[in-house]
This record gives sequence, structure tokens and C-alpha cells, in this order.
Amino acid sequence: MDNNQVTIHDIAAILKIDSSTVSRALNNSPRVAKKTKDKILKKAAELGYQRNHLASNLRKSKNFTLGVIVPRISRHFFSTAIAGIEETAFKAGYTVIICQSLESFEREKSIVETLLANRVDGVLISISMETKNYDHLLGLKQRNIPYVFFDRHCNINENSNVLIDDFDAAFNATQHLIDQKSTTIAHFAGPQNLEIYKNRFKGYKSALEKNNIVFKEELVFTSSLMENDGKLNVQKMMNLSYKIDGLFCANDVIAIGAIKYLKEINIKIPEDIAIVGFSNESISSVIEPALSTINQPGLEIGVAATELLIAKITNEGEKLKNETIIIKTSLIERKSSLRNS
Amino acid sequence: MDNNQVTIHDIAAILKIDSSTVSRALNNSPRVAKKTKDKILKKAAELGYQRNHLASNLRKSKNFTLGVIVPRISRHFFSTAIAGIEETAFKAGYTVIICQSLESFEREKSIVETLLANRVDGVLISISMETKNYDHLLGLKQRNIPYVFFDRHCNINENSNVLIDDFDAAFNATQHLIDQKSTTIAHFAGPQNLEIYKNRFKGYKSALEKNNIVFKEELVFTSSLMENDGKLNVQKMMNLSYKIDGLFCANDVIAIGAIKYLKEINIKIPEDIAIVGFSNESISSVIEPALSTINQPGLEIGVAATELLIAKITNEGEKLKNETIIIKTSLIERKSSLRNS
DNA sequence: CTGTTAGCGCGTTCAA
DNA sequence: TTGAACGCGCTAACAG
Repeated sequence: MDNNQVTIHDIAAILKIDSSTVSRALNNSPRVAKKTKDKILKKAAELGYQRNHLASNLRKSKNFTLGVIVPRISRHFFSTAIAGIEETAFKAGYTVIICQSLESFEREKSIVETLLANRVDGVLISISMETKNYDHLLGLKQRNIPYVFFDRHCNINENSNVLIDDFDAAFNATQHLIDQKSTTIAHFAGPQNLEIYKNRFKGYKSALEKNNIVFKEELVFTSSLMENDGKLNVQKMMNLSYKIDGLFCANDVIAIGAIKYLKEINIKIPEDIAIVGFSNESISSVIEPALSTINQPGLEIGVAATELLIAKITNEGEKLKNETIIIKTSLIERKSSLRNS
Repeated sequence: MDNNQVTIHDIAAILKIDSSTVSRALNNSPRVAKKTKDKILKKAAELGYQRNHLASNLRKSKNFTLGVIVPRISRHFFSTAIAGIEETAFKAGYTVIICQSLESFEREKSIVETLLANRVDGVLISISMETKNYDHLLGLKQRNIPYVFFDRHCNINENSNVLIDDFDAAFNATQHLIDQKSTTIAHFAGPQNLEIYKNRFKGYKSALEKNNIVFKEELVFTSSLMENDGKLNVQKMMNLSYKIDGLFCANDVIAIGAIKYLKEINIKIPEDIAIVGFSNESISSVIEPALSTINQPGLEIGVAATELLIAKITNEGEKLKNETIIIKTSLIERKSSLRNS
């Protein structure tokens, strides 16, 4: 590797000046004459000089590396977010280490250790389904390594977060069902230790209240996030003695499982039951145009989270205050899901 | 960053030995006495020593960084492959830079430059749809930076590749349709400058020949890889004066577009037309259980490609010969797609 | 087996 | 405005 690469010494030798001057010029320092600076830049371009980041970072004792922890990279939302993260980080000169917790708390814990050992300058994290306490992040705090939660955050206030408007999204989704004359609306909820699912539940409840629909505990089916959970939820729902004509699904994977099973048992969407769910590529494929979906802008979230993190890294001295950025979601209404139109 | 980190000098000072001895011990060199080695390792653990890779890599003039170029990270196949790449690379101590060509040749070209500037030790690449010549990879060759193609490779023999058995997969898919009594089988083909789509086309053709079915040029619809292409292909297909009862789709996105449109115009799958397509999460959601799919093991491919690349990097001196690894795919038959059972 | 010495390439003192 | 010198933390060469 690294063979025949030109260094600041090479160009210093040619120009018969000192390498420190070259370094300054290359870093656009004001403490160097315009004339020599131009000369240096010209020669550098001519020789195809490329800075050795290894050496530069060693000297500055910075790694220019960000750690990213997501439950699973192949989930559409996360891969989209990662696309945004990579792009933003790259533009700012950062490399990204991507790690999957695979929804395991133990794995998440050990990933944090590994990132620490790799001396990342900051961490972006979307916590696992199992994560209920946050002691494993203490190491980051101790070492003064900033981190930003995105999407799946935790309930501690003093953090930086980039989130979607879960409450609003859920509220609007439920309202949308009500607008379509659904009167008995079930909710397939996600793990309640995750704030996002708590908030989606609250939004659902709030929309019912606002429309004077009595909230029934038995219409809420809380589960894990597997396709099979969707199926099981539908089965439980079917055991009720009355008919459900609306369903707000807090997670796309659950929704897919539910929809598949509903089709299997010949229940028509949206005629028999109208559904609104959080969306991803898969879900809109499965049910389009039978279903309205909540669009989760993964890319935007990734970009915003990365920008925030880099800001925290850069302004570290000035103790950037914690910030929570909310990215708006939008409800995509499919025509045929409007039963009364 | 990097504050208060213990270095080999710290532990050398405490133990009153030289830092080079500590370095050797930490690198498990045989040229150090067991007794002192144990002493050093113990003290290192006690102080929580963590190697500074920056310094180490600088000294060794290696970056321990791999570049990855994919068309689009959010495509399920690629995000799965990346999961495998990340994991394998990480275990071997490599960091990964992920870049998206977004199917643009120009972007791919500039990404290669950027990776070069970042002094990656090797590159994994799945070429863009637009890529028809490979001069932009010459820089890698010149600098002796190994690269491995995965999935979307190029037609130059002297490269290393990790591929799926495109021909076989296509052959089996077509054979499967024939076994289901399909007699008039269309093929939705991908860009023919990509070897994988060429081979899938060949496999289709070959299966027809083997079963004494006359190949008709007009049954092959070649297009780009957008959902809308699937729709357009179906429309063209419908313009034929006879009925098509089988369809082999060389790409999942096209397949999704096709299936959606077929449903829209009330053509039943698999009763009216049986379909086999390359699969991903979305497609199996859309059409399961109406469709048989070819399973693409993205994770395996990622792992294999990364292992091969690291082998090439490590054995560089010994001129590891070029190798092509074929990962097997499997045909997943859905029950209801067997019309005659 | 261990210590000495000398960099990897760069950025930042301190002088001049 | 520039140069000389040093050191980031680690490893490799050469002695001993």
C-alpha cells in the first residue's frame, strides 16, 4: 500500500522550502504568504498530492470515525437512514462503522465496547428492542464521546435525538380511519419499552378521545416485531365478540404479517377492515393500493442525525446543548382505502 | 478525544522496561519471554490499555479500510450483502466505507477516485447499470489495490468475482414454469451490458431449447430496472396476439412492477400466468404465496467477497490468482403456484 | 530475549 | 512570514 505517495516533504524539497510551510499552505493557514501558498498548491496539484489522513489524524488525535448502531441493516428504514448517514459523514470527512445489534441487548452492549476500542469520535444509535436501561452508554459519556439517538430513542431527557413525530403520525393515522367511518379501531402496538411505540400508542388513544370514541384496552394488541406477531394479533382480534373495522398498526413488519393473514382468511382490505400502518418499501408493495401508510423519511433522519452529531463533536468545547429534532412524517392516502368515496 | 488513554510507554514506564518490548508482547511476538509477556498483558489489562490503530496503521502504512461500491444501499439484496461485508471486515480488523453509485457511471467513477484518495486497502464493487467500460478501475490496478466484484461483475476474465449461479438459476426458474405446464413463456430481461442479466437470459433460452420449445425474440422484453418498466413490459406483452401463460422475471423490482400491474388489470397469478422471479423481501411479500422465487443469499455473498478480498490484500506479494466463487441460489416453490397439483 | 534508535507523515510549537 | 525541531503512538531494524 501507500507506495510512491507524494508527501509534504517531497513538495517541500522540490520547492526548497520547509515542510511545515507546505503543511500550513495545505491547511489554508493565514500565516503563509499568498505567493508561496499559490506555488505550493500548484505543485501539490501537479504531483497529485493527497493528504495522509492516518498521519494527520494521529497528530490531531482524532479518528474522524463515527459509530452507527442499528437493530438490523437490512430493514428498509435503517438502510435508508444509513444511506443518509454515510453521505453526510463522508462529505464531512468522516468514515462510518456500521454495527447491527440484531435486537439483542447483549450485542448492543458489546458493540459499544468495540466502538470505544476503535476510538470513534461519535455514535449514532437506534436502540434494540431489548434495551431497557442505558448503563452501557455510560462509557461514552465518561470518555466525552457524543452520541445521538435516531428513531428509537430512550426516555432520558438530557440526550440529543432525531425522531419522527410519532404521536402526531399515530394521531393522524387514527383520525384517518375515523374519517373513513371506522368506529371500532384496533391497535397493533410495539414493545412499550421503546418510546416510539409508547408515543404511537398515545397518539392512537388521543385521536379516539378527541372523537369521543371509547378507548378499550382489549383492542390494543402489544407484541414483538415479527411477521408472525401480526398473524397472532389478528387471531386474537378475531376472538372478540364484535367486529373490528379499522386497524392502526404501529410497525411495518407486524402490519405485513397481519395483512398476509387477513388475506389468507379472506378478509377484504379496506372493505371489511381499513388499515393504516407505518410504511416501508415492502409494505407499500404488499398492500398498495389497498392501504394508507405513514411515510418514514429515513434518509432525512440519517442526514439530520449525522449533522447534529458532527456539530456536537465539533463544538464539543462549547457544550452544545442537547437538542431534539423532529422530522415530519406524512400520511399517504391510497384512493381505494377510502371506502366512502 | 483520546484523552488520558494509556499508551505502551505508560505501561513500559511502570514495568521499567522498554516500550518496544511492550509492543512485541502486545503483538504476541515469539521474541519475548513468557514471564515478561504475562506481566505486560496483565498490566495492560489492568490499565485498560487499548491499541491506537491510527499510530499502528501509520507505522505499517496500512489503512485497514475497505471500500464498497453498490448501486443503492436500500435495495434489499445490497443491504443484506453489506451486512455480511461489515461483519466479516470487522472481524478481520477492517473498517468499511460504503458508497452508492445510484446506478450512475459518472458517480461510480468519482467514487473510485475518492476511495483512492482515502487509501483503501481494497475495494468490493457491484457495478452500476450504466457501466460499460472499466477504465475507471485502472487506477486501482496501477496502485496495486485489489478489488473483487460481487453480483454485478464485468466480462473481463482476469478478475476476482463472487457471483450467484445466474445461468442455473434462470434455467431452473424456466424449467419450473415448464413443469407447471406453461408453454408460452415470456422473459423480462435486465440491461444486457450487465453479465448477470446476460446469463439469466441465456439460462432462460437454454431451458426452452432443452424442452423443445421454440425461442421467440418477441417474448423477451429488455428494460431498465424500475418498477415502471415492469408495467410497461406487461403492456407490451399484452399487445401480442396470443396468450402468455408463464413469465420469468430477471429482476425483483421489475417483477414487482409487473405483478402490481397484472393485479390491477385483473389477471390472476398463477392461474392465468405463472411467474418466477428473483426475490427479495419485498417481492415475497407482494406475491407470496402466489409465486415461486429465486432466493439470493446476499449475506453469504457479502461474506465470501470480503474474505476473498482480504485474502488478496494479505497475500498480495504472492500474487494470489484470480478466483471466481459461485454461491448457489435456490428456487423456493410456493404451493399455490403449482397450477396442476 | 531485550534495549536502542529511527522513523511512518503530519501539525504545532518556538524562534528567527 | 518562514524554518527548525519535536512528538502523536507505534513498529521495525539492528545491536547486544
